[in-house]
This record gives sequence, C-alpha cells and structure tokens, in this order.
Amino acid sequence: MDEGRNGGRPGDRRSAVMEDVAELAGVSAMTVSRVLNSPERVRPATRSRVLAAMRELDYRPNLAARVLATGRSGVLGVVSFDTTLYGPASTLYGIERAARAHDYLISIVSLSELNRRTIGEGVDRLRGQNVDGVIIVAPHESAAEGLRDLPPELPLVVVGAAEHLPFPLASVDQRLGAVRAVRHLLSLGHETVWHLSGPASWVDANGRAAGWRATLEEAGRAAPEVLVGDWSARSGYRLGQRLARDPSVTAVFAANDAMALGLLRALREAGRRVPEDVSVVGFDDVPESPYFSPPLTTVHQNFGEVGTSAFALMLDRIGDGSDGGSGPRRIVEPELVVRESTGASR
Amino acid sequence: MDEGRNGGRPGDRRSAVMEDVAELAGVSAMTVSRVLNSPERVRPATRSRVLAAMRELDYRPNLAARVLATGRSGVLGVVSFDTTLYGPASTLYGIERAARAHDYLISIVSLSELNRRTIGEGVDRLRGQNVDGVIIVAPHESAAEGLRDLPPELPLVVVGAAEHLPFPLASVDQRLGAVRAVRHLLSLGHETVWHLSGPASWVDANGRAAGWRATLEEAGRAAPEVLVGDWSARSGYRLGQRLARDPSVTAVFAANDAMALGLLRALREAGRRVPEDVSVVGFDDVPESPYFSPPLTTVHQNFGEVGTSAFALMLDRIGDGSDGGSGPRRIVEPELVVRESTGASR
DNA sequence: CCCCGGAATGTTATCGCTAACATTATGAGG
DNA sequence: CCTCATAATGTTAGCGATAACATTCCGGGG
Repeated sequence: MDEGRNGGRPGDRRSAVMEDVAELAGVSAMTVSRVLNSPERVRPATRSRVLAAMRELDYRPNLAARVLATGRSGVLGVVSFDTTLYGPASTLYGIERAARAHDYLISIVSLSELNRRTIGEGVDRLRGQNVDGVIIVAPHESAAEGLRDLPPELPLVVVGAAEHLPFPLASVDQRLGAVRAVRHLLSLGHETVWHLSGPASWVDANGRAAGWRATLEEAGRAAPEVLVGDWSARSGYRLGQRLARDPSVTAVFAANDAMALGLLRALREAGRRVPEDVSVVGFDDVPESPYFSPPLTTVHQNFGEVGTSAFALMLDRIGDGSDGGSGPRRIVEPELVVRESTGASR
Repeated sequence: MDEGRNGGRPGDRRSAVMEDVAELAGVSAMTVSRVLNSPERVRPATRSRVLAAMRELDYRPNLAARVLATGRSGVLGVVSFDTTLYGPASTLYGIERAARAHDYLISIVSLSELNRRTIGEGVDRLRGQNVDGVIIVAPHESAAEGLRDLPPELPLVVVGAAEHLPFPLASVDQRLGAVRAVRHLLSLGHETVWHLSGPASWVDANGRAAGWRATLEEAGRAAPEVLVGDWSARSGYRLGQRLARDPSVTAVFAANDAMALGLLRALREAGRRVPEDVSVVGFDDVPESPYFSPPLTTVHQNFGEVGTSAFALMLDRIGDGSDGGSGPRRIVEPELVVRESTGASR
C-alpha cells in the first residue's frame, strides 16, 4: 500500500503542488483548496477523488504560500530565558504539547540575558517569521520594560512576569508557595525561618521572598536578613556555609531546590544534621528532590500546566481578536510536598 | 530619536511592505530587495537612502513571501525527545545559540515517545513549514528505523543516535566516557565495577554499558550482572537498595547523575559510606553534581558543543547541496571529573 | 417543459518577494 | 565629445496558496 514518501511518477523531482493534485483529480485548484479548508462545501464524491489524488502524489500544502495568502502561519513564537533551567524547560515542554494538540508549531528563541533590547530582538526575529503570536517566558523584573514597547497588535502572552502589566498572564502563585513553606516550618515550632533567596532581578525570587516575609510578620516573628543567591547549587552552598556557622539557625526556606541542595551539602559538612538541627524547605520539586540527602520538603510547581494555560490564553487572544483586555490571568496553585528535610524544632 | 516600533504616519495600520519602502526612497522594489540580499550591488548613496526609508517605516521583510520566492526559509527544524531532560535541553540550547549566530530560527517538535511513526510525523510537520533542514535529537535505538524512510532530499543531521546509518552525526563518545570512568575505579584498586545502566532502548545507555564491559574485560575482571534503570533518580534508588545489600559491591558506575543520586541515597540509608565503603561514578556532570553528598565523580559531557557541531554539520549539508556523503561525524570527547564519591578500595 | 434558487465548482486577482532579463546611467579611452 | 563595456537600476513573471466573485449544475414548483 505505502508507496513511500515519494509517490507519483518516479521521475518528478519537485514535490507536488495544488495544481498537480487538481489535474489528477480532474478538478480546479480551488476545489482542492476547499477540500483542505472547508471539506463540507465539496461533494463527497469529488472530495474523495481529491483526497485520493493527494495521497497518490504525497501532496503537502506549501505553508509559505498559505501564509502569504491568509496572513496566519500556525506557528507560535516563544521567547524564553535559558531553556536549560528546569522551570523554563518544563514550561516550554508544556507549551509545545498543548500547541501540537492544536496543530500549532513552536519556534523558539532562547535568551541568555533578558532586557529591553534582547526581548525586542527576540520578538522581532519571530515576527519576521510571521508567527501568529508570541509567548514570553521571562521571569525577570526587567522583562517588563522590554514588554512595554512591543507592537500592540501582536498577540502576546506572558509567563511568570510583569504581573502589573496588562497582558494575559500564566504563572504559578509564588507568594502562596512561600507562604505554605514558611507556615509549615513555623507549625513545626521553629522560632523563625531564614531565607535563601534568588536574585532580586527575578520576579519569582521576589514573590517567594515577599510570601516568606509576610508570613513571618503575620506570625509576629522577626525576619532575619535575607541571603541572596543566584539559583545555583553553588550559591546555595556558599551561603549555606554562613548559615551553618550560626547556631541560632534552625529553619531555612531556600528559593529553589538547587540552592537547597547546596545548602544541605554545606550543613552536612559543618556537622549540622537535617532535620534534627536544621529544617530545610526548597522550591520547584525537581524530580530528583525526593532523593536528596535527606529527601527534600519542597513546593511543587506544575510547570506543564503553566505551559498549557499559556497556550490556552494565546488561543483566546488569537481567536477572538480582542486585545486581551486588561489581561486575563491563569494562576496555578503550588503544593507543599513534605519529605524528610523538615522536622520539629528542638 | 526612537520613534517607537511603529514609525511612519500614525494612521497606517498595515505594516510596511517593500513597495512602500521603494516609494519612499524613490527607487524600485527590486533595488530594495537588493539592498537586503546583495548590498554590494547597489551604490552606497542609494543604499543608505533605502536603509533610511526602511528605518523610517519600521520595515521588516515578509518571510513567507521570501520563502515562496526562493524556496528557503531560514528555519531549521529540531525533532527532540523529551526536552525536559538535561541532555536534550542542553543540546537544544546549543543548537539554538549556534543557529541564532547564523540568523537561523529553530522550530521544535518534542516527542514523548520515539518510534518510526512519531519521528515521521514530527518531520512531516516541520517539512510542512518549509524548514531548510531537520536536526534529530533521538537518543533511542529505535530512532534508526524512523530515519530510514525519511525523504532523502531533506537535509538531515542526527544527534547521538543511529551511528551505523549514513547521516551526518554529532555526538559525545559515550563509550570513551565509560572507559574513563571504569578505568578510574579500577585504578583505585577495586576488584570490579558494577553498572547501573540506562534502558537498553537508548543508544547512550548501550554505549556506556559497552565501554564499561570492554574495560573490565580488558583488565581481566568479571563483569557483574547489569542493573537496568530508566535514568530517573527513583530507579537509581530502587536498584541501589539491591546493591547496598551486597557487601561485595565496592564500586558502581551509574549511567547518569540522576541515577547516581538515587544510588547515593540508597547507600546512605543502608549505612554504607561513600566513598569509604562504596565508590560511585556518574555520567553527565549536571550542574548540581558537585553538591551531592558526597560530591559526585562523574563524566562531563559538553552538550553545548554537540549542539554547535550539529548545527555546523547542517550548515555544510545545506551549503554544498551534497547528500552528506556517507555521513561526516563530529564526536565530542567527554571528560572525567573526579570529586569525592570515589576513593581507594579497602 | 421552463424557470429559478441554492449548492458545487471555476476564474481572476492578489499576498510580498526575488530570479531573470531589459534598460539606463556612468565613466574610461579614443 | 562620442563609444562602449560595465555598473546600477527597472520590469516582468512567477512562487503556491486563498478570497471574492462568476459560473455551472441540479432538482422542484409553476
């Protein structure tokens, strides 16, 4: 049955175009086009002749031509910060899956630096490729500037950033995650909780820090000085060495799992046991966190769902042609996952 | 100076096209086209008038039209397996950066399952978008089948798979990495080395297992039964529990860092110290591995370089229009990174 | 048996760009 | 100052699809 991917007469180099199919089926090109775009408008008998011809010639519509004629490409652009990181990579994956289910393709631009210029350039490159819309995975505070001067007619969805700007937004409620983490630690009897934060330039870092601070204040506890890291295990380790020297530290909320890992390492080296001497909570719930030593209590973020939500927002935005109004939001709730790195205060 | 992204008269909805630029600059559309494609063929004075007009109108060429006219899109397709994993994500990142440097864009399809059908579909979707070539990041053995019946005229580059097929190939020498890992363990005085492998359906898993086995044989040691995991820390933990019960086990080579992490956890729980009782080597050198407990000796893979190489191969392939011959190869050497999880045998 | 209205199909123009060929400008040499 | 090769620019004709309008087909009512 399968004639291989190059059906038709053996000699034909150029791949088949609509006209070829039309000729073989004995109809006009327009009818072929209709079979593709509104099949119900062509008589079943004709339709099947056309379909057969398509199969025979292994016809595939030329997208460039369709784009030129219709103005829409079926491609969505994604501008993302460092797709090597667990969060962005997972979000991207979620977007890709959702997109595929709706027959969209994803073109990506990964940025290793986020600012007004790089975001603008990334979007420009994608616009040049006629993407139908752009999803920006831009967890930096500075991303907001880059978003302001983007052309307003371009459908845009933002993931995890620029909460105060009027764009459709999908993200995880960072603040809530932090609140849950800190409440958990307080409920175990800890007097206060230290915080190992991410860089202040990151939206997520600030959300988590804000949740941490608010929860402590609400409970009437003093908030210790924040230690600022850069998300890496290395920075968690460095800062952890400082914490390990201070015997008053009994509970630490690290802004992500990698820093928590570094922290665990530093505590261990200093002879401080977890959770007996110090309790540690992370954030992200990377797949490895149950196997840290000890298994890490952390806040689970469903990145896949964020990706799906972002795509759904984009679909709305493209579909109804509205400008997205004042920015619909889809906020995903994070969950605390309790493992063995947290325990009662001495 | 900056008039914002919507220069020109305020009322003009539709974005500027070549004709508009031509008119403003007082030349023909063709000259504008030439300024874009072969600037040296237009007189400097004219050129700068045209460039000024472009800037003034915020002109950006319509790619679809260019594709339709030239047949090349400046977009490269990447079909990749689960881009959430560290390896594929890093490779993708490397490809993207190399591509951007050469003004190519990347369209991706991530597969959660690799077989003849899914690969074929992924490639078809990309072909439908007129990609100039496809890079397949397909670390499965089964990927080979999927590659066989791809259209021969489509420029194709394979990353880390199908070594026996005649496609341009970029990858890391898995076997060599394993050899270095095992030699290191043997040199520490261990009688033999156990192996925690990845699934047999993965090319990398087999390469590493083969290197492990060959090195043992070369040294005249008996190769213990292989324990097969699935790359996850979870599986490393499960299998590690079995190894931990066997007191004859003093050295283990895990096929990746995640499994090594699970293994470390299992050993610790069983009261076996690392490296005093058991030495462990991983593979990948994920950024967190220096902060495992203890810091992991592992094999570093330069995924970024693999991505760059893959792109370079693609450029050759597209550039000279050849069929890639019998498949040029770019093999990256992995490096052993010695940390604290390995020590002398008792 | 003719006419008519809607369904099915065909024609034409166009999307924005570039290849290929046609034309005009330029300036060195006679 | 004219000639002519060469550089600089312009014109025409698609690339492959779809939108919009034009035509043909068909069966039922008069």
